[in-house]
Order: sequence, then structure tokens, then C-alpha cells
Amino acid sequence: MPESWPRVIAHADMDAFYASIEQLDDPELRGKPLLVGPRSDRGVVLTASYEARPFGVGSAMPMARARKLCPQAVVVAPRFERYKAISKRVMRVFGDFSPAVEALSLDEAFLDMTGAEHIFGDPEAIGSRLKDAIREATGGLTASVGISATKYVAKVASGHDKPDGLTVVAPTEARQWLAPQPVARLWGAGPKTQQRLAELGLGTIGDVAAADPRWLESRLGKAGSHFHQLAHARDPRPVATSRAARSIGSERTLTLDVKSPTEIAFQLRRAADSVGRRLRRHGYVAKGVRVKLKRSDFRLLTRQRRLAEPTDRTEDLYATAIALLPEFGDPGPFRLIGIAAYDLERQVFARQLDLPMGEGSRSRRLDAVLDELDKRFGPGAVHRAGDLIRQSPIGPEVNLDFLLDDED
DNA sequence: TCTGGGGTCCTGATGCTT
DNA sequence: TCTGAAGCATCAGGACCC
Repeated sequence: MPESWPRVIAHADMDAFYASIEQLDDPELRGKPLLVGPRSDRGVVLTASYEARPFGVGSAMPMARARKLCPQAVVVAPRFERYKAISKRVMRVFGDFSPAVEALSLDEAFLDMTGAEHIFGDPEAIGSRLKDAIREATGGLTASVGISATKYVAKVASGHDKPDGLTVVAPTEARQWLAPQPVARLWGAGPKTQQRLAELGLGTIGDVAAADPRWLESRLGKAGSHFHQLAHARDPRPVATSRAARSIGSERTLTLDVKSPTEIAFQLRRAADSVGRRLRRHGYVAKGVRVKLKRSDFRLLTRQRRLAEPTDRTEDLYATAIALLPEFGDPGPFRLIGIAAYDLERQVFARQLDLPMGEGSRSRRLDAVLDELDKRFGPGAVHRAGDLIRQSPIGPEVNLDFLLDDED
């Protein structure tokens, strides 16, 4: 590896992922402008195919506007299960190239390829082999790849020549390469920050690099010094292979705004059910519940409450959400209703510990589990709290879900 | 034109503890 | 016992990303 490459980081980004999958699955859609998103007008475009983009249509655009701009576009409802399945294939390809893969979403990831030149060749060779492998594994989907020595520059590079692009930026050239690009390419600078930067007379990444970092921080807070670092192509963040979730939520924009307490309660129940299911599936308990309501005028309101006991039970989430409602002091109507579980903690499932499932009534089986834990960890090392055994020396929690016959 | 759903992180206000 | 400052946790809101 040349000494000028302290790390080799690739960022791979699938091109118009959802739309390309729809075109792959249905040859009729190939070569046509296509929008993936809700068929109703109350929503936004998830992905527009490259044929639709010349009409000015892009993701996150309100569906109603997209249809006006491109009336001939075919609209397809998203099929997330299908996208997940293809994503798995793509991620497996990434895993063949590097043990250090950080997935950012279904369709993009960072790969730390440091030291892999001996196997795959120089950065250009790595990039084209990666693209070929993706195309082969998916039956024809393309990805754009950026390669540099930092995550940030690799990310900007992958977006430089879309679709089906490959951009390699040597670390010695990174700063110069970034300089003429607009501040919109700063990762983390959205519309508000771009506006602020413009007011400060900063239009390009080079302008940000040339600015005094203390002055930037005084104007933009922590983000100011962060942007200054990025503008100098400095980004020491490692490719993080795993991260624990911090919150799990479910929210829905309703077809019509709702005001009736019954309807609000029904939506909270639906959201609590979805969140509870996902907490249990992923082995988390939550220590807090947050309710989210969006008024008809789009003002977003949140209220949250910490729980006396961590939980993954739908009933607890729902009851807490209902109890939070009076704290909003706003009767609605609301266009969006949602719940999030936050302050998550991993728990160890009794099944994973190979504890006895026991026989007979629930309380008899519970006694059997407690006896076994006493034997393994000493009397009193664990105790029961609700439907969990807490303070286990082998993990934060032991879940007794399997004793709950009436659980879903 | 009229604004999704899944998240993360940051900031400022507030209240509790020492 | 009172008071204030410092430190910390929590909460609500906002910006951002894909």
C-alpha cells in the first residue's frame, strides 16, 4: 500500500435502489420513469428511477408534486421485504470483500479495505471488482463507489459520478478535490445549515476550510468545528461494524387528521404493538416511552416518560402512552401519531441460557427457573421483577417471555 | 408543492443533588 | 438551616440522514 494511504475506505451506494429492483423484477418497467412511493397524495417519493429524474423529480418530494412534474411516471407501492432480501445479498458481497462493513441503510455501506490491496489490487481495482460482484449477485443492479482514506471523502466520492460510477480520491488530493464543491456536500449540513453558511459568506467547502474554526464554532456550535475538520478531509471515525439501537419507534401519517380519543387510542395501540414486537424480536427492553403527535399545522409535539421498570411489553408501552396524552394539553386534530421506546438495554433470553422450560403451571415453571438460577449463581444473586429476572450476573436481564402463554 | 418513516445527534431549558 | 454554584440527568424541540 502506498504510504499516502493510511486507510483505504470504500463507500458503496446502490443506484436508485428501490426503483431499480422494481425494474429488475418487472421488465415492463425498464426504461420508463418510475416512482416508488405511496399511491395516495399524502406522502413523498421514496425513490425515482433515473428516467424520472430529468423531469425534476427526486426522493423526499411530495407525491402530488412529483405526479404533476412527471404525469407519465408509473407509481409503484414499496415492497420492503423484497428490498431487504436484495439488500442481504448485497451485504453478503460486501462481507466477501472486508470483515469491517458498516451498513448505513438497506442500500449503502462503508467497507474498510485497508490492507486488502494484496488480494484485490489498488483502489481502482477494488472498486471495479466490488461493482462487478454486486452486479453479478443481484442480477444486474448497479452501485456507485467512492474510495478514499476517510469515510467522509469516500461518501462524497460515491455521489460524485452517479449512477454506476467509481471515484477514487487519493488522500493527498482530498482537500483540493473537496474545495470547489458546494457546502451542501458537507455531511450534516442540510437546508438550514446551508442557509446559515451562505449568510456567513461560505459557499464552498474550500471557504469552510479557510475559515477560522473558533469563529465557525461560535456561529454553529459543535457542528462548526466538525465541518471545519471535514472540509480539511480530516475524519478519523472508524468503520463501525455494529451499533446498538438507541430507540425503536413506529409512527404513521393518517389518511385523515384525527381528533377523537377513541381513534387516537387505536393508533397508539397499533404503534405500541409494532414497537413491542420489535423490542422482543431484537431482545431489547426500554426504560422510557415517547409519544409523538403532529398537528394539522405540522407542528411536532413530543412527551416522554421514564418507566419504573424496563419493559418490552405492548401493554406497558400502550398504558404509558395513554397516560402521557393529557400532558400535551392539545386536543388535536393530529395528522401523525407515533410511539418510540428509548433508552434501550439488551436482555438475555432464558432460552439462550438454556434454562429449564419446566412443566405445569406458569408459576411452577417460574419456580423451576428461579431454582436453577439460584443453583448457578448462588441464592439471591438474581431476583424476579415483573416478568423479568433482574440483576443477573451473566447479563443485565433474563427474559421470561417463554412463560407467558398468552403472549403473541 | 406541501411536506414519510425509520432513525441519530445536538441544544437549551429545567430540575435535582451535592 | 439557608444559599448558591456546579454537575448531572431529563425533557422537548429541531436539524439532519437515507
